[in-house]
Amino acid sequence: MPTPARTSVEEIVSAGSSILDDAGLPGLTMQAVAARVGVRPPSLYKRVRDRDELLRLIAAATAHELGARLDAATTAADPASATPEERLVQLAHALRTFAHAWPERYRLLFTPPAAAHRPDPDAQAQSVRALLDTTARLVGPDDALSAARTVTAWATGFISMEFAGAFQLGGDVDEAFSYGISRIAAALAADG
Amino acid sequence: MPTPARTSVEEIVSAGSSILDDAGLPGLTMQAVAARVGVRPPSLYKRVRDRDELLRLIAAATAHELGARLDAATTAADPASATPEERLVQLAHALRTFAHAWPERYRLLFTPPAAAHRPDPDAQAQSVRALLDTTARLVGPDDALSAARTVTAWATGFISMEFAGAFQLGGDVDEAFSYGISRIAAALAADG
DNA sequence: ACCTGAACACCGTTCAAGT
DNA sequence: ACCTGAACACCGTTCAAGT
Repeated sequence: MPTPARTSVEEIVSAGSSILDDAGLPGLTMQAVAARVGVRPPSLYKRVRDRDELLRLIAAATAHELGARLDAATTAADPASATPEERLVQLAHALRTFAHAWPERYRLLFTPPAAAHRPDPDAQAQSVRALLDTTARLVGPDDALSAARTVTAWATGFISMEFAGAFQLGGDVDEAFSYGISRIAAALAADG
Repeated sequence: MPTPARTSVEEIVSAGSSILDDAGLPGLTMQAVAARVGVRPPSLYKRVRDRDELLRLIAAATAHELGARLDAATTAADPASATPEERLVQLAHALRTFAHAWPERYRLLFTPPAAAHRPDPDAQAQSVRALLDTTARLVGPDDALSAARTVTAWATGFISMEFAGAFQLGGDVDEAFSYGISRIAAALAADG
């Protein structure tokens, strides 16, 4: 006689994401997730293989969510008049805004604690599609990938330095970010 | 009647670094460290407050070691004839070489799992002094800090993308790194 | 003064037993 | 079919007792 399901993978991933936001990675325990969805810890193992898979699912969901926000950032407000260079700047700021709003989810996606926590390539690709579209218009299809990689490397490096507290020597961090992305966008545009 | 000390902070940090290299952060347990130095786990707490402090001490030692290597990279091989721009490229490659040789220690230093694991500013500064010297010659003292931050952001972002397996879409990664640092160095030089 | 066994409060995970 | 209590093998950390 089957007992009815009392939770789902979606609910578990959602609960895990919230706990990650609130308590960080050390606070994201299977027991905390189980308590949140109203079930005993062993029951979670009917839906996810282990904690690592849960982290991967949260990272994939984060990639999906971030992709949607980056899409919105490029299509919002006067899409026709924005140059590819302007869009690139908008994307970088949208990425940083996302990182500041959900730092723990962002870190899980861009600096996963171990290789086992990386989401599958499809989910990863979702989050950079808008960026690739923009760099393709800026430098052409052949250099679009390396241009996107340069921008991503700089932006994620900058944000991880922020999170690591590396900017204690002073200076306006917002201004430094705007300065940096403008320089890089201009350098890429000059080449395209 | 005092019993003789059977270990030291230095030995504990050294053992912890080796274990980190071999087994990663999850393998760096107080029990593993205790076994390595030939003592029972509770004895470690006479030398370090807790595991977080041990991580901080390992990060500080890593910063010191990296600083020495970056110094060596700039002073080696024809120091008189190297331009600041060339030195900047050498520094970036030396950083990446270090990261590839000791990925776990590098990650602990540049993408610490939590704020509590960040070493003190003095240790941090040690690792970027050679870079600041070089950017000061390249763009002048006023812009040296923001130039150094731009380079560090790009380089650490690039390397963390490597470690996260973000370069699966193909292309020569070594070439991409060389291309990127050359472009950035040239862009900074054009401004100085 | 340092070291240790024992203990405590946690973890992730498995599994037989319930419904 | 799903859920659960009990259990196991780990953790970090504390502390009283030894020398």
